[in-house]
Amino acid sequence: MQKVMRYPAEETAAKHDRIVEEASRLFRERGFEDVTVGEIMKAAGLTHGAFYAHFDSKEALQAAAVAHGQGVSLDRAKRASLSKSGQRLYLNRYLSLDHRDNPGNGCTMAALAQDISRSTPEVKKAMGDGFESILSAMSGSREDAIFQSAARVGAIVLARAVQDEALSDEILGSIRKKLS
Amino acid sequence: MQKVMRYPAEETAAKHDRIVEEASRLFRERGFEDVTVGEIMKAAGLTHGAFYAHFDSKEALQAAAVAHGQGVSLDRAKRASLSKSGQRLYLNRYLSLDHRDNPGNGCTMAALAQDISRSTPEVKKAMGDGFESILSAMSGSREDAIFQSAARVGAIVLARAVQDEALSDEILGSIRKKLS
DNA sequence: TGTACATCAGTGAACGCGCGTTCACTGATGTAC
DNA sequence: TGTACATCAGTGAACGCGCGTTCACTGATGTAC
Repeated sequence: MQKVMRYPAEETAAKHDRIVEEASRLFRERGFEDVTVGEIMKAAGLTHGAFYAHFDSKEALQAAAVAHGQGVSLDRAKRASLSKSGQRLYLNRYLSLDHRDNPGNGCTMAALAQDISRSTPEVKKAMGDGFESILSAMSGSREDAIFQSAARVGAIVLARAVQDEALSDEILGSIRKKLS
Repeated sequence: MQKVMRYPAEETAAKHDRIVEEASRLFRERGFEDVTVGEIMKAAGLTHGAFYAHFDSKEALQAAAVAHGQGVSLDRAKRASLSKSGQRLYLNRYLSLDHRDNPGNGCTMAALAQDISRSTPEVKKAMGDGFESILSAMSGSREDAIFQSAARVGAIVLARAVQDEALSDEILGSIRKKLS
């Protein structure tokens, strides 16, 4: 049942990737529900009708977008784990105002964990598998890695949810100090 | 401009409270977007049309629901802070499977922080004000209280978002151990 | 090599549905005199 | 005290809109022979 590619296979694959990348970014910025299929396709340079040539449903795209986002995070975690200074830099970036204010380019777990927990088993699996890989890439004991992750994610999640900017900054600063 | 209450004031206030309580519970269970105004009113024993005699909009209810949820959390935090054993019990309850599996009766921040961060300034203010009160009620330094909060919230958020139950349990166990 | 046909990503109009919100109406209660 | 009127929480039908998804069609490409 080899699928015949009338359009060049590499271009189709590139479009597929672009859809996933744009979806991943937009979902992280505004959540699964506030981003429409049409908006994602437009960002990928296509019309909304073509979406279903690439994915079965919006939920299937959520799973692919989460897997992609976790892959990006894994790459960053791997690079960070190479040296002590890398770890320090990674932590400071994670807990930075820039990360807080730009979820579209940031950690998928910190941006979408609650959306994911209300989504399909497939989406939660993509999240969990990604988290497992990230834990493996982190230095120190597994328990330490889990604790570090929870504290970091919690910090960004809380810092983004409060209205008062001074409090938001204080949250990030406190966790930075405690985890350093 | 005294508002004349044709219906007994206490009953109207009681209905208002019931709407807020049901909204708070349903929102925590399934998020702001997946819960409808009609569903909330039905849970409160009314029809959906009457909603606008109580609130200007669904967003206004979100703010009231978050404020209510944070109030409940504050009461719990206050009671917990009275003794060392109270603190231990509170922490174990917070990081329990029961809390993970029943967000409707649990921490508003752990259930809705990401929804809140995408909502109106009023909703984020209700969240931030509640968090400030909770921090004041917690024992130890403010920095410690913030760190504890972030680690706890992050733990529940991650534990709810992964598909694998063993991993989910492990997350809760690790944070419990580290924070004890 | 040339020609008829098959395939399928992509287009854009349309469908169906559910939601937040509005609105005409009801009926219980309070006010005016 | 009695009666006409005003108020407003509540009801349930309806509105308007946006969304995910479907579908007939297009046109570029590959296949058969």
